[in-house]
Amino acid sequence: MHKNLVAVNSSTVSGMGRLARFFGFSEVMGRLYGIALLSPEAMSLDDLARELKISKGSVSMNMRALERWGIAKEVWVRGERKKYYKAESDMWQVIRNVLGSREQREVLLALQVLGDSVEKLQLAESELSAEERELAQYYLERIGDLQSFFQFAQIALETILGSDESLDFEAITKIEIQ
Amino acid sequence: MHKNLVAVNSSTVSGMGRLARFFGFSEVMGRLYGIALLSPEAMSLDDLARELKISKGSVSMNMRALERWGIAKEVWVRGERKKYYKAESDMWQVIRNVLGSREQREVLLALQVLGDSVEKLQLAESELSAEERELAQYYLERIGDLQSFFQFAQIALETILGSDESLDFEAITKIEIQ
DNA sequence: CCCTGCATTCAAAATGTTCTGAAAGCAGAG
DNA sequence: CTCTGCTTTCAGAACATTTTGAATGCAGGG
Repeated sequence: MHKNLVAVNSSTVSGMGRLARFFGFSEVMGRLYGIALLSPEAMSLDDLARELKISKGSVSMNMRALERWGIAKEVWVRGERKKYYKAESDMWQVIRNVLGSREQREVLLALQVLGDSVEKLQLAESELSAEERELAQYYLERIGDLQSFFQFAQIALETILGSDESLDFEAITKIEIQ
Repeated sequence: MHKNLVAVNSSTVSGMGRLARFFGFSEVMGRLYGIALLSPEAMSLDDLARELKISKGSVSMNMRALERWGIAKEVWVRGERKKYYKAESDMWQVIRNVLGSREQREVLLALQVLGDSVEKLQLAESELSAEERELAQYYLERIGDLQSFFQFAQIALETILGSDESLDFEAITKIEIQ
């Protein structure tokens, strides 16, 4: 194959590996996604293992993970017993899947914990010494800042996830914070 | 100290550890930040090591990392030879430091690499067989999607980082994508 | 119902990361 | 200049994660 095609393929696969790490997935997951993304045909586990030169066991586990995240999909090829996968090529869908199920849970949990902390501090107030009361006040201020931040994150996530249409990335020119 | 104060402190410190992991830092960095954040007084390396029950060597390295990221600051205490640190408590500043120096670099690099790929594919076009040309076309479509996504990320980062005033998280109620 | 060819699992090995503590470095006081 | 008390460094230990490949599971064809 032409060297430029090979070069582009390889740098895209590395790039997807990097992106995966960045989002807290394993590098292999990203590379598998990259391989599948650049393949017009669905790929079998053996194909993927051969391309990346890793064991089939690893491919199996990682592709199932990608499938659970909605980042790759199984494809039935008639007359074949092998499993075939293709990459979800709609980036918007991928982002939605990741942000929606993981990041949002994380943010909501944080808000929950912070709320509990505020409550604990308020409940305790009457039982505190003067010195402790001052510290509690300090805690409340710091925690208030954290709450504001997570609330902002929550609004940002809702904005992105809430637009139930597939966002047309190409058309976006401006984001306004109000 | 009152058990609720202790509980709140401990869950905040854990939470900061979790948040740090989430952003790709080490858990210890996050916990150190948490400890410092909840301390009205600046803390020495020994104080921090004692609180977290980790070695002073580790505290030293991690605090320096936090300092490089602008997430903790050294404080000079007159008449003391020890180093004292306080947490940067302005969340907005912390976010800016992290997003601005790391994430933005990452996004710009990705856009650069993708641009190079497009160029390589275009340059090669005349040398390709019919079959290769079809594949190159496929690559261009996939890469175009990736470019749109990273451009969106770039705009989002610019929006957040561009507002050179300290964003007032509490006042934010709405984000618009246009 | 068995056989075949695949996918899946998982224990052990390989690899990568983080932590520790002893040694070295360094700055200020005297 | 030296002594002191702190910080920093870094090699090795401890720990965590990832990968492999052999064993097992499973489904569909015959």
